[in-house]
Amino acid sequence: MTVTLADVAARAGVSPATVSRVLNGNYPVAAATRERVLRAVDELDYVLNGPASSLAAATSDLVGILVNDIADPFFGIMAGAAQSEIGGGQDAPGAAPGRGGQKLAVVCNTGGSPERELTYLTLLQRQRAAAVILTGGALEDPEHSAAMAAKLERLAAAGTRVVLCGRPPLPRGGDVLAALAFDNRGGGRRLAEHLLALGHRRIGYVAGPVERTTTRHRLEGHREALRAAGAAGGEGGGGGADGLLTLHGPYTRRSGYEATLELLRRDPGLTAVVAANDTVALGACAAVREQGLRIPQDVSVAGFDDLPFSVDAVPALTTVRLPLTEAGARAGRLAMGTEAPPPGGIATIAAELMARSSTAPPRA
Amino acid sequence: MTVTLADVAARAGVSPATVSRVLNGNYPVAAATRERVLRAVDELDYVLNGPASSLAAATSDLVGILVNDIADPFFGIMAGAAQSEIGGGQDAPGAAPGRGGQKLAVVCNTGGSPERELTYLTLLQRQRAAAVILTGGALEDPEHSAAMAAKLERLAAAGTRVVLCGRPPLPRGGDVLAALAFDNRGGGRRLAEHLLALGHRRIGYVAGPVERTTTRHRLEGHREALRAAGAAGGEGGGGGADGLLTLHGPYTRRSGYEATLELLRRDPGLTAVVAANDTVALGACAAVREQGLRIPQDVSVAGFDDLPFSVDAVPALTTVRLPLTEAGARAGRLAMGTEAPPPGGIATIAAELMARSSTAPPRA
DNA sequence: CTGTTAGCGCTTTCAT
DNA sequence: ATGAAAGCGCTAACAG
Repeated sequence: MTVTLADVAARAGVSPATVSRVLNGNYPVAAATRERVLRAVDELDYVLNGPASSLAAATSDLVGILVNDIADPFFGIMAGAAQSEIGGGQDAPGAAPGRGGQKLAVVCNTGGSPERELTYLTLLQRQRAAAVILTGGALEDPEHSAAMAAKLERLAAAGTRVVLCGRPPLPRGGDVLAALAFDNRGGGRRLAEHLLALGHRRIGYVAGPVERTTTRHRLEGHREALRAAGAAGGEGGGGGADGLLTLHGPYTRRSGYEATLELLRRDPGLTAVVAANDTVALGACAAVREQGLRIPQDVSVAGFDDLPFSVDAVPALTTVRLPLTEAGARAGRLAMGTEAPPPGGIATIAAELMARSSTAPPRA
Repeated sequence: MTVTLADVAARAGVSPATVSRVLNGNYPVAAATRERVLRAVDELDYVLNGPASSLAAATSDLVGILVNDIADPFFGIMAGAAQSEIGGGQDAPGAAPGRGGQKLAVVCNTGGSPERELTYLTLLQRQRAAAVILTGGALEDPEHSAAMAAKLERLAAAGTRVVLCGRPPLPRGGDVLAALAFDNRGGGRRLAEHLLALGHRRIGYVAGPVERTTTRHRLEGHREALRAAGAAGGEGGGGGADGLLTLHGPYTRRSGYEATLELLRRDPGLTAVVAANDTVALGACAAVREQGLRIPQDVSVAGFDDLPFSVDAVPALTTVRLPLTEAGARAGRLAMGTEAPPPGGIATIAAELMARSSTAPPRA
């Protein structure tokens, strides 16, 4: 029913092996023969059987990119950048029709679910993926971390390149090729310092989901700065009143909105609100405004990530810029083996404060 | 080196066939035996060989979701929704470890490149994908359309379910299971009518990339309304002065910014700017403001899609809401075969005008 | 440069 | 309910 390699071989009057060779372009074949084979392929509308091919070769050209939330540009930008390095797109001229020498990147949306993360890893393992890129913050559950480390270990052992992008190295390693970690802590610190320098002392914090590395690191940086300045909120999650200034929630606009309303209710004297990321910050802005307060005159608001829309917010959002495109591209290159891993396998990527107009000195 | 089915069988003291059966859970197996097999699988850390399995079974549980731009939430939202319907995530309790009965959704980023679109389709075809979902506007190049239709035809013939989501039916059909098309034309028309009703007569239009169905349909709706009202810009792209009020560009913030600047330069009397989508609209807003003009008092601005951030823009963006989540979910169900295709295979999805504060009557 | 020959690891009748 | 055996379509030595 479906056309196979053998059919093409018959039609071209050569052996299956030869057809395979021209398709893979990794072996010398006479120009005339190749010509004939290619024509036969065309005439028969032949399509390589991926599973058969991968089975025989014991490899595949699939690269998986795991993201926590595909609807969030934070991940989309990294994934897109990685993918450009992996599946260039237009086959190089003269490339064999079988493969372009390139790999095929597919993105897998875990939705933040640990089960799904593992499920996708298993799928990729089954497919003998050439590489796997894990993006964004990791869950801090010890059990899950262990499962992940074990899985990655096995993946790596099977020859799959594993790279982390915007995610800190695993506690137990897991045999990862490279980890490109964002300096979330430093970014959080610098942002808080910026606010402190402006004169803020009562700063609300709408954190991300608990048990996420990203959440924790940003918050730690924030508290470090506050503590150093002796401002409210620096004492950590203990039992102090400080906990009242920090609320956790998902990385959504809505979370920012609701948490900010609550923060303002708890402490009407708040002069600034820092959000887990830009999306959350947008919600925070909406809440602040809805309370009849002006930004930044009455309340300063800041985000994190510097997503494209942040500069267009009104007022333009103060935030911390993460070089998502660069990081994604680099992860892609690492996955392709076209870039050497950083020394020690770990690179920290700087986070830059973008002071814009949503933050200003507090009202006197 | 790597653990195979046979190893598991040996360890469990059964035949490979039996192991396969418990893994696939599609065949009666004694509870005790299954138990033993499962334990062996666990102890050996066995992972099914995907290629081998797909080869033997001549099917795979892969579902591909093609998107034009993964960094754009427009696609992310649809893809995410589709994927939830496809790869539920947590396996149903009691499900066999081999497969959850569920399929695995992977998203493929074409970046708007026709070659890549075809490349991914070929990949999916090779993998014997269970289904393919194509999202967003299609390229209108006749040659590419033909190639696509042919490819989809073949995919469908091979048993792959093909569904279009937010994309109009192909000119030549291509044997698609179902097409969920957004009413872009109607949305464009209603948006223009809204502006006309407010009293606007000179309306600039920052369109999307040429040769995209989405671009064309939205623009056609817009012009229909203008023509009916005898306003400038309704005459179509001909040679008239109207063309001056329409500029094409990519779906980016920057395009909106630059095109709006140009539009304002060409016709300082413009009282409204309609953008191809919300992202472009954000850029347009920035440009308007930079010219020292107020929104909406001096110039009204409108977008399209109603992405989550639009309601938080300042002023809140008037736009046309597309039910991306619902459409994506429905596409996912169609791909899974858990929902019946619409009559005729085509469903038009309504686009709703969201009149907010970025549009108002023009200054007198 | 090209053909021959074995499998790759799994699924699936067909028996039992 | 389980086992035996015959491939699925391709690649990779190994000859020639």
